Amino acid sequence: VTHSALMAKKLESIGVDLTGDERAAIAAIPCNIQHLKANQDFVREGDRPTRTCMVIDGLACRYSNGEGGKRQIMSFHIPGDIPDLHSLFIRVMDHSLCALSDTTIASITHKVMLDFIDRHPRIGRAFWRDTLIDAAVFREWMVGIGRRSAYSRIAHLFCEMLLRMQAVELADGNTCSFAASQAEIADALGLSTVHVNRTLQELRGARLVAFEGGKLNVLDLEGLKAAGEFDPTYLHLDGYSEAA
Amino acid sequence: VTHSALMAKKLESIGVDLTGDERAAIAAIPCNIQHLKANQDFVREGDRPTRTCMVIDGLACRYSNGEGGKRQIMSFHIPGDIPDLHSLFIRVMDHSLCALSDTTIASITHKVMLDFIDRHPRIGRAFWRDTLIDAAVFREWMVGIGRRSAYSRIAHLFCEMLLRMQAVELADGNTCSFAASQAEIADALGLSTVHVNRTLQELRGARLVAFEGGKLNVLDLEGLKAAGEFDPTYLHLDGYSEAA
DNA sequence: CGCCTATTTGATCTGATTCAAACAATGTGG
DNA sequence: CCACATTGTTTGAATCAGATCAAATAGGCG
Repeated sequence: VTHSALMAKKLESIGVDLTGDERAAIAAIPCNIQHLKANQDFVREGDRPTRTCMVIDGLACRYSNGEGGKRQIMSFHIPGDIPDLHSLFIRVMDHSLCALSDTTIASITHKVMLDFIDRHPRIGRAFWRDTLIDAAVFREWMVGIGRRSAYSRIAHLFCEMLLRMQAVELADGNTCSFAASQAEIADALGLSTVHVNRTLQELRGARLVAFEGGKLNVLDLEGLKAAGEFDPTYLHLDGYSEAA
Repeated sequence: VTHSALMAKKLESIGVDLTGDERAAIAAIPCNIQHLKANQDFVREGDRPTRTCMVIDGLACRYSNGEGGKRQIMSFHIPGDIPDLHSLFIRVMDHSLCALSDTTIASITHKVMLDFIDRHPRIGRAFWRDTLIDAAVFREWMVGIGRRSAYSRIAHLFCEMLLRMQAVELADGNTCSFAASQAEIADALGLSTVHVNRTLQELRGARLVAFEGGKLNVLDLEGLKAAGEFDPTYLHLDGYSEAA
């Protein structure tokens, strides 16, 4: 998959359909490809990026370091995601971005992006929509961390990752790649590694998921959704037509 | 304060400076004023709003109801905030908005907003920036709920509310209105009412804040910031100039 | 006054953390 | 091809921050 086909697929996955012209315009965006090793930061808290990145392959995360060595992962990013799109209008990064496995990213200069948005306002709005969906995901994670049990939180995360991977056609049925370690899941859900481990065993015991070797295999999606109180509305994967 | 002056002030508070023309254009936006009683929802989960609202006076919040009667408040909204700006591009609300005290809001139709954004792309970008800052606040709350102690979380929230109120010139020194009950603070921070009450007593005991009768009075801002591990960067209140 | 809502206190319980150590898997250099 | 370092997973035991349950107190207001 080329980076432009991926971007088109991503935009379609959030309900934007593109004209042939728009597709061609996306294909013409100049970008740099970069290969990252696992655990490599590609944007750091405090940076003032001049480029914006799309994940092409692999898995990335957004995190911030609280005092006392406590890391909070705020989102996972799969191919098609543009995790620092916001840097177009928020100059200073208030968090870092890191590759969790070996990952490929494509970066586009802000100047190119801003020009592109000016010339293609419909796609500009789609990008805006994309950042708004990111925000919806943050809110959902807040609810999870604030109000759900560990069991529920992990189930919810697995549902989210599977659905997002399916939306960009990177899942194979109910199986998809999810190369996060238990420690990383713990950092994402506000739990300790030990507790994630034990809770994962419960989920396995309940025959809801298999999660091993960076592969997520959802054995019982309905059961997992129920366990995670998962309602996919917040992902806003369905189409939208602009208000008249 | 008129609604248009408030919107201008809000945009300036996030580092956008407006030309006279832009100011006039804002003043010409037609809107409806609505008075809400305490505890009145003005947008509900599942709605597909055709208008977007700005808080003029009072205090509102964004919340969602988890299973088992657990409410999670995801943000508080003070005058100048436009809590459902995202509904322009995300049709279905995945949460509700509610007035916490008697509150006045101004609403603008989506059509008017979209036309306005088309005609004033610079302000359109400022609105985009505003939604991005909201997202930054969600992320910060995630860190708080996931990784900080109750003591820290409450201190952090108080710092945030004071700084935001100061930014729109609604604070009187280190004192401002914050008409949330202890139960509402609990719902916002993922704590129980009982624990918020006890922790509040600790903060009082440490002579950091007085919080009573809907008034927040920060006695020792530096101490409170330290207690809350508060770094205001995420509010992005400083100016930004567009990338070249 | 009597009603309703918010705050406060006390006592008990528990989900999750922490500390510590074993175990498994993978990779690296000699 | 093995010794060993490294990173991730698993188990056990002790502890704690914060939840829960229950009830008292304090305001505000029609």
